[in-house]
Amino acid sequence: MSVKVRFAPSPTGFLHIGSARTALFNWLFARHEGGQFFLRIEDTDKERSKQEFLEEILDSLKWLGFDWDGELVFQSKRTERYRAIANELIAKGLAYNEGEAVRFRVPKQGKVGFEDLLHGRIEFDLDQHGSLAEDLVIFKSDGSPTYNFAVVCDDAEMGITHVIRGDDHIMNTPKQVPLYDALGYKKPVFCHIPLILGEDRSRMSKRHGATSIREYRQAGFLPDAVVNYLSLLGWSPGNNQEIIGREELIKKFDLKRVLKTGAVFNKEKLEWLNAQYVRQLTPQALADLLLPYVQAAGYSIEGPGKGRAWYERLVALFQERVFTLTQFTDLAGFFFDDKISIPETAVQEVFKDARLAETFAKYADALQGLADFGAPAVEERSRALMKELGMSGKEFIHPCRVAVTGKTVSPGFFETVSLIGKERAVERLRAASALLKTRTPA
RNA sequence: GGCCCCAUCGUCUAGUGGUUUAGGACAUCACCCUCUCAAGGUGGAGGCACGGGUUCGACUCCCGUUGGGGCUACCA
Repeated sequence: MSVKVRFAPSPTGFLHIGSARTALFNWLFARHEGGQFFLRIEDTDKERSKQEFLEEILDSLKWLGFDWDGELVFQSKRTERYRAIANELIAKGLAYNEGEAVRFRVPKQGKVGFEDLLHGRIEFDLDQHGSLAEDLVIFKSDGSPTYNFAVVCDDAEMGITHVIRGDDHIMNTPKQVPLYDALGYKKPVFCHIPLILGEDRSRMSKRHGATSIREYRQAGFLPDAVVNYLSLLGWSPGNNQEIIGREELIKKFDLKRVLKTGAVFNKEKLEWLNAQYVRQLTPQALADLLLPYVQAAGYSIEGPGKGRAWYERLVALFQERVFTLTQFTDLAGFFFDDKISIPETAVQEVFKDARLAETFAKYADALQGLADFGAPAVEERSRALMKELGMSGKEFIHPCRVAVTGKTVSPGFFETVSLIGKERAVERLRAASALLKTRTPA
């Protein structure tokens, strides 16, 4: 029998990082086994369920690349079916009405237990556990089914073979097991996976920072990196491999290797992993991914001395310097700007020598005379000038960098000058020269 | 409170009785490279929660303690 699993989100919020990990393990397991991965929308809570959340969740799942099989199953559309099943139970004397609500008779003593794929046998002593020995409400007075009832009906009727869910559901399972038996359903394999934790080791929530997939998407993370990182939370391939692509993940994923301990979410490692994926991209692909961010920042890749080829060269320069997509415009903004302003602190610290005004002017002239403005030509001419002026690389480059970029840090200086272009580089050098002259009257 | 789950460096993890002076990764520190920042290279510091067993031998098996977490709804 082929494997059938499901991911069952409630459209009451954005896709949580922990839910995404649960979805991932279900998806990886299904794909690894050549089985099916279904999506069921648990929207029985009419008050809290929102269409926008549903769309958001589906969007996030698609972005992560978790393709699902078949049609979406909406619990809100199955009320009649749940009602019919409840009536069967009533007819058999296994459930009864209590006002408008329906309760399912549960054993009041003895033990209820189940086999968990990860934890082994988990058993509950009904004498010791009050809430389990109370007849379970399966229909609420408002006419809607309860969570535990709908879940059992659906999992059974959808033919789910493996219920893979967070271990916060462990206490729900003993409520569901008697239902399977009463309904004559075959029980699925249960597998309760550990939760994703915040720094303080409590379940990851808002107060720990960004918790939704959408936030990580907006923050410039790559879906492959997020998937890779999430897969490493509570699972590992067994060797020391950390960078594992999607296909390889499917190939290597083994539910039985999932750990039982909760894992603390570590954003630094996610960032590192994201950087690895950013570097694997071709400059062209990265340039495409970055374009929306460039535009959002109000920059254009068109204009004098710019264009697509220029833009790709620029992107290549930052490919090893950005962790997330959003960092690009922060770091590379000065390449797009027509005018730059030099921070006072940089002026104070780097423009100490009054002779720099002269240096900038000479450098501007030298660059002005260049026909070829490629990085090698710029470097050759620049080094010639340094020699001429008797300046070392450091003495020359640092001040010039500030003059040309307005920053104390940048990619390699000659590449930077080359990409800023002759016109703007010369202009900025002259401006810096003028600024220095007004600052340091001889 | 009751019930349940869990326990290897700060964090993610490898480790399934001897192959371990416990390996890797992120972070951190130092050094190298170097025009800055990254990247890269080299090296360092850092862990089996504790106590009992079992065994010739325990990080690995059992029990207890401690610690952490989860659940205790006519929410999902």
